[in-house]
Amino acid sequence: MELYDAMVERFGHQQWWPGDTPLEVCIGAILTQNTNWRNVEKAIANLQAAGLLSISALLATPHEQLAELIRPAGYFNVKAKRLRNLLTVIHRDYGDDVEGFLNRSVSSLREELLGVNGIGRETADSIILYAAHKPTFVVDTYTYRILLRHGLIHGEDDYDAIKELFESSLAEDVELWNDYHAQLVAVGKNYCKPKAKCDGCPLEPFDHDPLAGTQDYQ
DNA sequence: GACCAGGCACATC
DNA sequence: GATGTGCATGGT
Repeated sequence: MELYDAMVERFGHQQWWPGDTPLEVCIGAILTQNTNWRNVEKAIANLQAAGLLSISALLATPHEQLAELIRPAGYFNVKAKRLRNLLTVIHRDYGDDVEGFLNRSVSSLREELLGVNGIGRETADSIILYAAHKPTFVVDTYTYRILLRHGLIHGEDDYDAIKELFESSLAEDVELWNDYHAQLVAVGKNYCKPKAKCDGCPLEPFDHDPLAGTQDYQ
């Protein structure tokens, strides 16, 4: 996949995730579910300003107050619950020590994250790759849409199939996988909208179909 | 005003 | 197992 080289040439190395601490990455991973990152930044800034960027502080905050603070990120009631679900699991065994929670095998961490109500495959993989800095490939709607438009997958390929495609094709390299996903998001944000032409896309057209990718993967 | 944004759980057939 | 729906703000 020389896709990667074309993307790096266009966008430069991305240096993801845009979050200062592992806890912020975990919070951002939940808040950005189906949501523009700009809105997530506002919500995290609210938490920061309220002095709540620690697990025990967040857990001590009533639902209504937490929901109000993260309101800009949308879905604020469900996301307040989802944050609490994750933080409760971490706190139960590790207190405020997020890094302690993250420091284990990918399979163990992924299994526990997926057991949290409100954390699905993309959110779990984002936390593993960008907060724990461990090798797992993150797939999202941009990844799916880009690959579909370029004829590299077909409609029946689901999350795990796409994840496996990358993980089996690339050297196992946390920094590479980190930047690769970030590059795909950059392409998606700038050139791969659901119902728009892809003018200026840095990727070769392959079997380019600008109408593909309007439906989500399963 | 329509469309879109770095998903996920749950109900129903 | 496949499909549909609720959740919600804010930028373009």
